[in-house]
Amino acid sequence: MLIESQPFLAHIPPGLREVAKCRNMEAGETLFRIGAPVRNLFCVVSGEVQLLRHDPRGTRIILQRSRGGFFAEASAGSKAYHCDAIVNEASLLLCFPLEAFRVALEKDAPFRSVWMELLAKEVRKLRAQCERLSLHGAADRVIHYIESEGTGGAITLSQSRKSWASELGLSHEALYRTLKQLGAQGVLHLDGHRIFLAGKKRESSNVCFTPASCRSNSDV
Amino acid sequence: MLIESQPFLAHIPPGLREVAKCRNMEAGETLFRIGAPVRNLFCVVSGEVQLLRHDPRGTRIILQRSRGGFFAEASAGSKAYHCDAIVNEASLLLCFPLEAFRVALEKDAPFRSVWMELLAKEVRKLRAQCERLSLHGAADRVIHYIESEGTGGAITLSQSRKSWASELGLSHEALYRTLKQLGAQGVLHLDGHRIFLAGKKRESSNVCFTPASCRSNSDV
DNA sequence: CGTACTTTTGAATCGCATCAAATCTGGTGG
DNA sequence: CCACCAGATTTGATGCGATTCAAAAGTACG
Repeated sequence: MLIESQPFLAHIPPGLREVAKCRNMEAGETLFRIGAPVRNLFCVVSGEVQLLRHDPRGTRIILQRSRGGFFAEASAGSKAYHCDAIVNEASLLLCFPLEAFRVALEKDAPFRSVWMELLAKEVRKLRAQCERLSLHGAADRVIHYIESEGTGGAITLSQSRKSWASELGLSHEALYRTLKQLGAQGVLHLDGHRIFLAGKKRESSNVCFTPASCRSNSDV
Repeated sequence: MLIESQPFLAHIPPGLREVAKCRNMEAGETLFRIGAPVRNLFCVVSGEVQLLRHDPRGTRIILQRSRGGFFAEASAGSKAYHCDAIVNEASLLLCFPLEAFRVALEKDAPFRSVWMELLAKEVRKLRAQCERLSLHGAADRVIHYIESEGTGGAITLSQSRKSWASELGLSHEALYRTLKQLGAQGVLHLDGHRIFLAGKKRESSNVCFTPASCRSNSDV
């Protein structure tokens, strides 16, 4: 069950799995605080954890909201945490002792390569999300999302539209209106949780359309 | 000179360094196209490279703008590229043969650990940037930036304000006005490229202020 | 000295957030 | 099975804030 939600967990070697702990936490609980020594790597199985700091006026500066997957991976290299971790809603967490995790990465080459792959994928995904959030139009963000997260111009949403809106950095009202409008314009077709970009059949269809500057550089 | 711009490069083992190639490319040139086999890992030393796809109407979907550092790391795991790479302004690139890079990661433990650290740091940074871009107010983004990228509520900008604005997902006019306003309100102090958040002296000053729920969970 | 770029300020416009409220949905318990 | 509730979905009206267009002043560099 855990493994379904996080395919990566299937690759965790037995030695590490044995020392991993499961923790149920309630909303509002603190996982760690700034300055605390780093002794574990955490993975959110369900629920939400927030990494945050506080600005001078007490406002929360959210560094990361994690709803599934590892968080604060970068802390693995530091002695102490540079932010607080607060459980935002009742959550199930996996805790891996840092040293055991390090050893597993060191000794177990396949595990290591899966981990590096995971990090690299995460980087790719986050970069695309940053570019998307830099777009000012709601429609632009929706189309960007389908193009970058979907396949061949289509996507199946695995979440409610409301939380999709939040991921897009939009109010849910704005998203509903934008989808309706794009549907009416024929730019995209809505079919429940499945969304198609109109006029897009195959991923590679317009590779050849691209402008000039297509010298013999395509492969280096 | 290269190493100054990318401290990571200092850790590249000799064997890999020898097979790395340097490439100067002009604006508009194509580095690779969708579907091309992945044979190199690239690092931008100067200039800008964009990873992009095209939506049905020919609009560019920018997946990543890279101005320094590695890009398309995630492609290292795939056979073929899933996007185009276009040089957006005259750039200097480093090209590492993929196989040699893999071997270096496999054989050279210190190099490997530096590389994983680099990926993890990148993830942290990108997650913070996503949270920042999700904020709707210009002032919120500025403060978030100083809190997350700076140290103890202060930061020294290493770029023009105009490009900072772009990183914040704002028009430069909006940034100028916001800075002026925050300065007038006394929220922050401007001193050339150095910016201070008012009333913030030490990083850890308000760790103890935080609410309840601070049970003995701080360390797990 | 001139050119290119950044910085700065102004004015007008537009899109999205926000507030409000109605409908629809799935799930719970009587 | 139905009443009921929490949450998601949908539509409307309003206001604010950021974008945009425009233009001037400052700055770095050859």
